[in-house]
Amino acid sequence: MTALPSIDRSPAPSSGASEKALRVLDAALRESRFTDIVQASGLAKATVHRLLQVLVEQEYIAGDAESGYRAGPNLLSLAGRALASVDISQIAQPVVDRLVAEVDCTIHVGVASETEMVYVIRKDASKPYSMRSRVGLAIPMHSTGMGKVVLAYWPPEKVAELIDRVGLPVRTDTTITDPDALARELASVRARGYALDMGENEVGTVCVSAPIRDHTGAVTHGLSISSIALEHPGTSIEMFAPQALAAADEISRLLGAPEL
Amino acid sequence: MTALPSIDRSPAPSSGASEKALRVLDAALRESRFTDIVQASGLAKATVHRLLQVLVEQEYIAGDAESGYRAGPNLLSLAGRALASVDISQIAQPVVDRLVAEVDCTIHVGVASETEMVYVIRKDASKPYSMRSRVGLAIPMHSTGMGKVVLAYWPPEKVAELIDRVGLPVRTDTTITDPDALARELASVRARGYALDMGENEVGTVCVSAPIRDHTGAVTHGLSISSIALEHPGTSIEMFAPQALAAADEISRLLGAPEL
DNA sequence: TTTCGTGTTCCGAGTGGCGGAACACGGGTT
DNA sequence: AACCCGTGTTCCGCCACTCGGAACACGAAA
Repeated sequence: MTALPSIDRSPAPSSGASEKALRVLDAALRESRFTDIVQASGLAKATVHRLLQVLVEQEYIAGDAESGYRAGPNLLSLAGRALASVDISQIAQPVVDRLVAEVDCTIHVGVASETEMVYVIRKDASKPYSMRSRVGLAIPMHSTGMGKVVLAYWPPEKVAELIDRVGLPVRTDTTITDPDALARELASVRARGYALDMGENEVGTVCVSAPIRDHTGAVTHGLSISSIALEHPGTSIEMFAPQALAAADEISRLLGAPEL
Repeated sequence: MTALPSIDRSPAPSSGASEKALRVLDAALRESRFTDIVQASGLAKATVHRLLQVLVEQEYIAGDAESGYRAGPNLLSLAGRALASVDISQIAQPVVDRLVAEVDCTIHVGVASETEMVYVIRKDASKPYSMRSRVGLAIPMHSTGMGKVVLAYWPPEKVAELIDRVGLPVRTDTTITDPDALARELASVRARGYALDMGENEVGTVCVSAPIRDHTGAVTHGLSISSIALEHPGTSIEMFAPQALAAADEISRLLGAPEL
């Protein structure tokens, strides 16, 4: 009859003032009304009240009960420094190291610039094929898995503008050179969640690529697992898609990407 | 003979675990080595050690003693939300966009904290000069146009208190360092309605700055139009004062400032 | 008037924070 | 080898601080 006597819905016991303070800080940025902050933090009302006073006093939180709470100057300053100090290659390196041990293929991580992708990490498998890539190398967006995965999350007009500026240069005989074909390809990338490159940039080289999101949720980076074509007949590079997605999501999380 | 019995070199007494945790969090983003964090925070070594463990455990700080500490996923996520939730930036952004198209200079919008200004918006002109500023950067009040425009609307005793606390540090050889001179300058800012900075904060950089009022009518933000000195001989940055005032008033209005 | 939902304050109990001090460890110097 | 010095880590007893239930204050709605 009676249901569970008391449901402890709070995520963690969280004894310790510092933890609670962080919890309140976090909650105060999600909600602005006092009662909602209490709710979101899962702490006692009086506790939240006291900690909130400290945070306001320290100017990490601004506002008051009647006008609502929001981020304060010191938090903004802190936030600016935190985000400015983010170094992808440092953060992603351990994830890439684990991934390369798992799939034994060459891994790349790249950042999107205006018109192309630039490699920021390259990690070879135990038996490196001679791939003509290196950190700092710029590659086209339309003819690589990593580029397509970024383009897939660009607004269509930005893609159109890119085509307008640099065109769709041919790299191999499978390179996509038609804007409409590219649009269809990008739609399927969005649908799958990852991109494939079946020798469109370099003959004999294939890859699966997954999107990396930054703290705003924007796809600014890509991760790819590369191999030479038809290494094992009957298998496809696509079988590594789950691993690529998992690694990319992990890096996104480390970068502070919202939700999953 | 007897020296001072105990020198409290720490900026504030700071009793309370939450305050200390914030102090450590802040320090950890400035320094990466454990000992430097201890130094920067002004707290006891053991205390920093324990709080740092909590922060790492909560994923607000990443890294460890040997590889150095840096911002962790949860802090980045928090930082992203904090900066994104600053309603002033959302509200002011379109106004700033229009303004930059109009005057083709770098525009800043900043918020006042107790002792300094913190940039919340930076928007470059089409030909960006390399300005050493970024969102989240804290700048002095007495040596910047944006700071002076805010100080001008502070009660004199608050200004005196500020001088008392942080002084009037020299930034360039035109920086105002005399309290009386500052008082005269602030009076003329009030009279004109805008402030000028003729290289008082950074040599070769000039700006006009106008006050932004929040919903209570208090001047809590400033907007500035910056340029490099003597870009066009015979012209002055002051000629942009009307535009700065118009844009600042527009933002004030959007924030719900009383009367115009 | 009563009720509800806010936000605020109080205060006793006891626990978790505090930080000096001692320890561990590694890389230099003699 | 013996020493030192600068790292980071752990220990532990005292007591200040946190904790949170409960009571309170206030305004708006019923």
